[in-house]
Amino acid sequence: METGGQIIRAKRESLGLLLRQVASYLDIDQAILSKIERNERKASKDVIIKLAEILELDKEDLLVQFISDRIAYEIANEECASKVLKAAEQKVNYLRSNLIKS
Amino acid sequence: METGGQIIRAKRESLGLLLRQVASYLDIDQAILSKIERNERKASKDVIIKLAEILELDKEDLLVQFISDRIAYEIANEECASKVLKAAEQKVNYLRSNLIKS
DNA sequence: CTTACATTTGACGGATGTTGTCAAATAAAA
DNA sequence: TTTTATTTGACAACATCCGTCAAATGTAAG
Repeated sequence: METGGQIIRAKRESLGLLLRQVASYLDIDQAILSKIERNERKASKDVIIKLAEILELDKEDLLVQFISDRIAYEIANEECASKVLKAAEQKVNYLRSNLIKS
Repeated sequence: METGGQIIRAKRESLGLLLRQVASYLDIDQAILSKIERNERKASKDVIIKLAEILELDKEDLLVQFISDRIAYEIANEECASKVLKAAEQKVNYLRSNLIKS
């Protein structure tokens, strides 16, 4: 089970890119990228998209990785985490069916 | 599809309790409770537990309602919301299986 | 052992968000 | 109208997040 950070670090190293190079492309400080790779900082949506571009990864897959990391971390300590996710899915479907109407 | 706020408002009114009375029991300002009921403010875990007590609701169910509200709202605008929740469930299971070891 | 380079760490100030408190405004009921 | 319940918005205190930077650490080559 890999985190978004682990995925981009592995891919960056396999491409032989330095933190400095990728951070420059993303227009962020290399310290921030270092922390994103080690899950110490959150990556913005823009940064995730650009990361997918430069690292030749699927954008949606990478977004799913980072967002699910965040959610899993938020509720991991809840006894009822599984129930929460099931309820959240129903609510998302409900919200989305209403968005279509508006 | 009801939100946590809608649930507690309906139950409070069916019990004939005033915002002032419930807020006093919760030891919070009635303005805050008013906003919690209309989903304008987040309820802390402590407040949710006490709400379940005074309103005679199941604590875990109410927690699930409020937490899933928050998560659904967070990702409702994401195209990949459903994928995110599935990935999050796998990660939660993984995290919890590791918590047992430690 | 140095030197050079890559990464990590921690501190800092600024922006942003959350919190509780309060009083005025509004709604609702008597 | 008068009273009571609820809602709203402003406010400061407080925490949290962000990017920047320099120093510290790790690492690999000479």
